[in-house]
Amino acid sequence: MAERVVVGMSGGVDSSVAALLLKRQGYDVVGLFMRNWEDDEECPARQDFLDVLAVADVIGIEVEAVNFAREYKERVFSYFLQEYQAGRTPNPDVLCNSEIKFKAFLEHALSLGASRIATGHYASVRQRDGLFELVKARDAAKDQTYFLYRLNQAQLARTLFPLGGLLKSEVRAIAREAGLPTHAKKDSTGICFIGERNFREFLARYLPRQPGDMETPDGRCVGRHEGLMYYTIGQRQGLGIGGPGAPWYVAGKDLARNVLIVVQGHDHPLLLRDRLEASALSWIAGTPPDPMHAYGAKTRYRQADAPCHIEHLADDRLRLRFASPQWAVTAGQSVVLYRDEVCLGGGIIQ
RNA sequence: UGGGGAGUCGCCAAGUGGUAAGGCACCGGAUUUUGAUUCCGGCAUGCGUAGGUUCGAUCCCUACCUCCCCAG
Repeated sequence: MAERVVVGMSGGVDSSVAALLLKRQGYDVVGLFMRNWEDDEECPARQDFLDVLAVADVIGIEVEAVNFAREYKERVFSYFLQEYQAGRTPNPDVLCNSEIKFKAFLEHALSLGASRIATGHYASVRQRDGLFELVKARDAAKDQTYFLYRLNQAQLARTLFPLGGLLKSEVRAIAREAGLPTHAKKDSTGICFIGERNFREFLARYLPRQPGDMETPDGRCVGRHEGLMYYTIGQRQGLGIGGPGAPWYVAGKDLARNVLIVVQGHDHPLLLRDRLEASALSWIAGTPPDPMHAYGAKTRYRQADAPCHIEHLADDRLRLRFASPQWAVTAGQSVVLYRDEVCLGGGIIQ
């Protein structure tokens, strides 16, 4: 009997094609649609679910829907709010992967008799020297290993990424040729599950607004902010500071005084840092990387790997030093280490 | 009050007789499983107000209004 694989299907092209490819490879494929967010308002996920059903019909697989809203709230969203409250900029999608898609979802799949799960992520898994490695996707522009750096050996051992060797354009072509109704669907963006919506309005439902001053580093007041949590380091839009000179960027937050520190000019020195500290470390191999090696690191999604070396590594503390200064290194975001095409893991920037 | 200077898009700011540059902000779009960055596009039939000179005025003239500086 064929090996059973449960594919996480979102209703987009990528997961549609992932399911299709596995089916063609002879797996016993079951599609699983996750609902992880419940709103009092209308349900935008409805269309996505209908798309999943339509795709499953074409491919010829069964589909099931599950609701992990409680888990999402407890393990991801509470952290998300807590971080914003602390003036940091969390990346909930990183946690969503390690806690929901590759934990709650994985457990559920196993209970359905599957031995593996699969998703439409652009990433690859390979085995080397008895270890599972997370490897960048062939399509460098779509690589999503940054969001997956918190996965461990047990999770990777049970994961398939059918799209790792494909370009986005190839995925769309496959979808079109197979007649999948999602072949031309626009890529979705936004925090996974919560979706695309007015961010300030959304946050304001959970955290009180607290307006205050915007100041330059030398203490000159140049405007008002609506609440420190609505801003992130390096942010330009939404400051509303007109006048002479270059654009203004958020460079820091003074929580004690509820003041947003802003600077003028993209290359202002306060926006550049050549070292950082991270904690909440997570290593894919299960053991930390060798401090003697040189690495590449991303401090945000879709950045080029920046050459760096490990200055200090102990317990749950990592200090990195970059060969050249990095722009807008932000507390709460993840720093992810790479050795060539291999994603090693990382931690949360302090 | 007298003398001087200035009033051009929300904010800066070019233009100084030939039919309104640019930047910031803002808005829209592209990119993006973090609404950051980046990129592209839009954004003053009108230049404090009212007259006048001129084929034609933001640009010259007159008056008025407002603001700033100096004097007192």
